[in-house]
Amino acid sequence: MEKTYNPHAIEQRWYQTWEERGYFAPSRAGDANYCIMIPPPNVTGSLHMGHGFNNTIMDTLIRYHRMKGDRTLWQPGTDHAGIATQMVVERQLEAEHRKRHDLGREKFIERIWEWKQESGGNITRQLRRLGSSLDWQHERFTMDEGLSEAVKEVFVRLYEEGLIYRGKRLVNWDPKLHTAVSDLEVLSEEENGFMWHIRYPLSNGQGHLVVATTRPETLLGDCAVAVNPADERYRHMIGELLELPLTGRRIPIIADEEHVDPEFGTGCVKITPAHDFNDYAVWQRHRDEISISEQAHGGLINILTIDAAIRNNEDEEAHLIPEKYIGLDRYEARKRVVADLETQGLLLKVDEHKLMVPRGDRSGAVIEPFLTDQWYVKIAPLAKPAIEAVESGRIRFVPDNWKNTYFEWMRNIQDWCISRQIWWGHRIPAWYDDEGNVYVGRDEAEVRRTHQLSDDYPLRQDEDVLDTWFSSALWPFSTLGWPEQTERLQNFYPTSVLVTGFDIIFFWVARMIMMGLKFMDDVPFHEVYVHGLVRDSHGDKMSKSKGNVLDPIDLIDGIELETLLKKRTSGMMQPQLAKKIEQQTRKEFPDGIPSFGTDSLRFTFAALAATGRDIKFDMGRIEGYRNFCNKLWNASRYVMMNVEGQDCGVGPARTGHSAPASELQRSLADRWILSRLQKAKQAVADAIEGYRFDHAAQAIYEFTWNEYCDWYLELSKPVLNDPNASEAAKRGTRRTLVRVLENLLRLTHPIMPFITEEIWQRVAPLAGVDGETIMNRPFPSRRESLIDEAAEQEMEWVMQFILGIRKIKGEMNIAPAKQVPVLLANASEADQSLALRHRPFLDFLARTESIEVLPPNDHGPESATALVGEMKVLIPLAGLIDKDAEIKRLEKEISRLQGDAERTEKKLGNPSFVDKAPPAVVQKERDKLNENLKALESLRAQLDKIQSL
RNA sequence: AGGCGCGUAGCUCAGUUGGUUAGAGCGCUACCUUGACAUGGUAGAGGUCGUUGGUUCGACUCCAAUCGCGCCUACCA
Repeated sequence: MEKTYNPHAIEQRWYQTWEERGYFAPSRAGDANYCIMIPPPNVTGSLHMGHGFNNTIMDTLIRYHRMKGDRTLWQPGTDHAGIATQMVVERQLEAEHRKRHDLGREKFIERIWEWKQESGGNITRQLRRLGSSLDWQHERFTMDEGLSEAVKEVFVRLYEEGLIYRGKRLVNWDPKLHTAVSDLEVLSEEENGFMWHIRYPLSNGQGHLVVATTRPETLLGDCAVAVNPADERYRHMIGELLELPLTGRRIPIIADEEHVDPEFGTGCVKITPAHDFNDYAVWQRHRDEISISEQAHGGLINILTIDAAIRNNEDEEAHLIPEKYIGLDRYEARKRVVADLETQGLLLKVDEHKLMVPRGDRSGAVIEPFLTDQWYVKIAPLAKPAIEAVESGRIRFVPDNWKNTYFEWMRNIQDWCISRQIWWGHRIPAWYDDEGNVYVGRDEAEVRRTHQLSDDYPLRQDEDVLDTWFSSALWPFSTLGWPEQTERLQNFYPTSVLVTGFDIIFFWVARMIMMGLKFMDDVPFHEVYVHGLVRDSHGDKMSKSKGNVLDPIDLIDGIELETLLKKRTSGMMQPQLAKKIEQQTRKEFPDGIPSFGTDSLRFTFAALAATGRDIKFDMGRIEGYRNFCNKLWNASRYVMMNVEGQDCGVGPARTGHSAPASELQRSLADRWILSRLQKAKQAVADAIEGYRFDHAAQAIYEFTWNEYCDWYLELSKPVLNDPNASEAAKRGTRRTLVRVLENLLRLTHPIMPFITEEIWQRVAPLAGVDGETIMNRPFPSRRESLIDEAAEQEMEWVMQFILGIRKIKGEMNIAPAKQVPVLLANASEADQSLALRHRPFLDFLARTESIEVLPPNDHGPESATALVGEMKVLIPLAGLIDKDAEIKRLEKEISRLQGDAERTEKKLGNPSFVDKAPPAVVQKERDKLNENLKALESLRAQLDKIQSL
């Protein structure tokens, strides 16, 4: 084996082997089914830290269950990501100074497919680099044939049940992308703006009302002004008419209790029903009052084009919008409207005002409420069973509190607008004839058949496509073959767990639950593990514009500073930030990023995966875990060196041979490490089952480093190197060395697949273990027969002995290698026999020159002291040790013990503690005090002795 | 406005039904090229657990209030 762990040499090779040999496919046998659906990444996307984290967790679960013998499927696939992907290709066209309309629908879609072919493999290649053991044979894509069938099937069935309908409603309109978007795709942020106070004169010339608005240009579409019926100031005006400024129109004053807050602004609200959701609701409530005034369209006046410019109303009978504003962009129109109001003396004042501005999550454009025809899913009937599924515990959130977020949303859910005015996606399976009739069916032929329309009867398909999340919502069953009743569907639906970030609980999780219950009559998964966001080391969200994005592949492979700089500063939306990003990057990564390998990265993700918490990605951590890999690597190297070609009391694989007990002798250390291993196995399994990957990682780390390496490997040396040690003892130690390592590798494999496979291939034969790959070997389980409390206790004695001497050496500046003579005072029979039995361990790890037992009541010469239980371990001062230093050391130790003893005494002196605390707790305190007092007595005597010199 | 979460060593984080001297890694200090590993070893310094009250024999842990930070949902025109 190489001296230093080198991830690159092993990772690619093993992944290829695993995949080629078909290890990722579900096995035929298995008592239980275990299945996870990958949250499908954007087919043209690239891997980010969130994917890295998410997939590490899933792969750990999958590998763990596969090793446990479950029939395990991790379903791979990608999402067509309608708007996101279309935008990328539109940007490419833009570079050629073309628009999608220049190409036409068909050509444009072809172009997107081309782009998908070109970049589509990227994300899946990167998932492979992470070691993800996905069943690639069955990879799916949301727009592949089967999934498209599923989408149509669902649409048609929902339509037939009346759960999908078409209607003219106010939607969130993205004027840049020219499409409706759902509520979830709108992000509101507080921005600085103004509040304009505008005077609306009464038609009877008897005064005016003042309305306050943040959007004066929408005045052009006002149909009323609303006041609160309880507001004394305006009550007498209700029903009167107002002169709507700039338009020559008259609008009524209406009363609306629900919407108008008399305390806010002037207490008068202009109502613009076609451009504001609340106003639309007001309009619906007061339609009659509003249309009494003979307003065109009943007052529902759309003033904007799809680009959010002021619309031409030439097609209308009345010229509702004055000529001068027509064609102006909404913000230009705002300026003009404000200026004109000012000229006419109708603008009273302008206040600065903070307001929430809604923007499209993809385009960043300010969203307009806009009146259009759209398709909707009637959601309430679907939401009800989905709420119940979580209430009843059929679906469990981890951590539990996310269910509150889920309920909150599900109980206030609005109908889902599923049509999008874009081209990339599943075309809505609806056809129209020239009379405006709508026919819904799986395809045109079916529509003609069921509605008995002749082949030449003109029909055209709806131009719109479905929201991307519509197909994602079907993912847990569409990928398994639905609507066909396939074997995979039977085996793996419902799936076991969904692993995802909280950001898509509404977008995706809730919708999968609704669709799963509706079409499969069962939940899509039993558990939802919700993890946090991966942030940078300062806790900031990673984003291109901040220039703080880390690419998981760069952490795996490493990257030169210059390349990293180029990557972070090229193709930016705001090039002026490049300089700052360059500075930050140079400061944080002066030498670029070293290569850490996949296993280190995965272990880091696991170690940081505390539940319900975002993770700040700290380079120190990944470095530490890279070192851990190196530690494991070198420990294995040591084992190989000592075991290869030697007799380990292990027969060749499958022969079942192992040396008879008489030829095999286990040392204390052997029995101890085997016992500790059993506990580690339990801890790791419990942690993974409970989604505590941080605990799993920690248990592995501590066992490997602090027990196996720090103690056990060291303790194996005196046995293996002692020419006087029996062959049986050596055999026992070799066997333990290699067997524990082999177990440890399997224990670690779910988190770190590559390094464990690489080492296992060499170690397994020596451990007498058969198998082609570690992937399919059983996950280690606790063996009660190997738990040895006596050995653990005895080992504790040995460790205390060694630590005591090391401590004296460390604090006294005695070279660790310096061999010192040791005297034992107050040593019991047991102490003496332990010291004798484990002399080789003590000599080797504490570098003791000699160990001599003093007769009772002999306190020995002036010495430095360590306590092991009641026994005093003495290192004589003579020449070695500074008297004053030892006095100081003792005083420190005494004062610590004394403080402790006082605290305990006080506790025990408190009658209510003794009365009320459980007896076991009281006894524990008593024992502690006893021990303390004995130790104190012993140390004080020692101190007196040295002081009196 | 409502909901959720966080505040523990210089930094990143554990601390599972209240009972430890509050832990780990990184960083820091001193010493050590010992034959698995300097991506290492040994020893050590460092915390009034945001603040204030309360419950309790006992609070990092439970309750209340408060300060600071973050997120989500809905918004006042």
